[in-house]
Amino acid sequence: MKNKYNGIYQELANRIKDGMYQPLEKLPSEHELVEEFEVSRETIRKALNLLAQNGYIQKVRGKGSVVLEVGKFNFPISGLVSFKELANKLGKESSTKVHELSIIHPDRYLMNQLKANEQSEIWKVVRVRKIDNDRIILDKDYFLKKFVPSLTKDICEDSIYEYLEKELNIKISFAKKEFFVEQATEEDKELLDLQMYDSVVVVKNYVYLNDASLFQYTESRHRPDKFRFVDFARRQT
Amino acid sequence: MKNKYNGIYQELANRIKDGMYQPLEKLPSEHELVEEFEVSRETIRKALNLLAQNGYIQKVRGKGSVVLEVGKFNFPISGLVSFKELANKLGKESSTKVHELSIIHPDRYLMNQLKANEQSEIWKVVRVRKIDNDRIILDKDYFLKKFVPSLTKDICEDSIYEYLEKELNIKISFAKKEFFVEQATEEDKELLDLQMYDSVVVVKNYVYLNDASLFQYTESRHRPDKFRFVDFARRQT
DNA sequence: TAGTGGTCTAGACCACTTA
DNA sequence: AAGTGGTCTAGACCACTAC
Repeated sequence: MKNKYNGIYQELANRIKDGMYQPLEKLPSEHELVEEFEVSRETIRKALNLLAQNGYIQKVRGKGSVVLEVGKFNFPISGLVSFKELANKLGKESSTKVHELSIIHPDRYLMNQLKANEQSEIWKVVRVRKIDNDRIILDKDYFLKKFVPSLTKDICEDSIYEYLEKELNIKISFAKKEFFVEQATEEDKELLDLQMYDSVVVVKNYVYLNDASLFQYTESRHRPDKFRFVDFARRQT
Repeated sequence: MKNKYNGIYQELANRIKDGMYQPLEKLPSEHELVEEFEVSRETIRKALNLLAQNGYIQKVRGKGSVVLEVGKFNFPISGLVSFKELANKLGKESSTKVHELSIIHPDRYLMNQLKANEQSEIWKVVRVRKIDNDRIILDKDYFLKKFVPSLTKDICEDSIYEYLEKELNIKISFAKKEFFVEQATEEDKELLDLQMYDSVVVVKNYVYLNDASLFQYTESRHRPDKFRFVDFARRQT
């Protein structure tokens, strides 16, 4: 752990997960934590703020930091979790089939979404995700080629994110997601096991790099009964 | 504005919204902001962190803080925005009809959701939200009565949140939301103008107070074509 | 009154980017 | 080398909660 406050955050989070600090009880006071970890109070406070942001504790002025129930706030699909991470977390049988992997030039819609121009080269990756033997999710990914020179079917079947982060050392920094429900298209019906459903949940995802440049646009189409999103929101002060 | 850093955050956010700082350009450096606002650097940094959290800027080490164009998108349904705030923001014709307002004792499902027992008294509020003359949203709210002694039809038709915050001075602090798609029930079909749709988007909302006690459980049922959720997620360091 | 968290300061050193 | 943001410190004062 590079940073002190990050290390302290991890340590305290583990203690909560391990039950050393029980839900509805209080954490040691900031002053006590200062003594235990031998750092300044602002450093402890950074760690506590991380815990609060991630739903581990609630700070109450004049009282202390109350531990929240953990399981409840450990969201299955919040933030920027990849399909692989998610499937692992849920312990589900899952697989990925690459349906298309090609380099295209953008049409007007894509130019707009990716802020590219007609000459831009773009990776198009279409993947079908199986969970428990049903084809549940249709993922269409578009990357700007200038960021990702090469891409193979094997990589796409594994985890593109792992490849980008570990091999290419591309740093993903933030994303904007948008959800809505849409009528299923012919393509959806063909590539997914939609059963009696005639609509899909569409998640549009815009992924940005560390320097704030738009890097990827993804459209993810889910069978409605298998879609679920959890959000933890803190009211602005 | 009570806090310095909050005031500075508001001021900088306004400058971005007003276009004084343009997207993809950089904010003044932290040092320059220290001089302008005559505060310490940590205070400036708190303001900048708020801007980053809310999608206004992206901080880049060694370079500066880049203004994002995403910031302008003031997400329609992110965080804890009430129906009234939302309708106002979108400038839509909207109204609320109270369908039921009563005090009940919880069944097993509600006892579980609200962590209440059989003796608890609970406000049940059922409201139908019209947008552009269609009944689009069915809201079922459950409050623990011990927190909200009195509640009238008028209040429910206006904004319950405004009443709670301004009149009762109840401080809402954080919430967990959960979304999924469900088959429409008979009640949905009766109370909403579902047209040809036979499913609804369900949003379950658990609202907590400052002291981390669960205060309200809400189930919000939307006609699928009128539902949309936007999320801004920052990757953990 | 004592203890808690919330804000704020004036420095310091570091890692990274740009020139 | 100069400028940027990232981390960290050792204090200070305040507002709120509990007793």
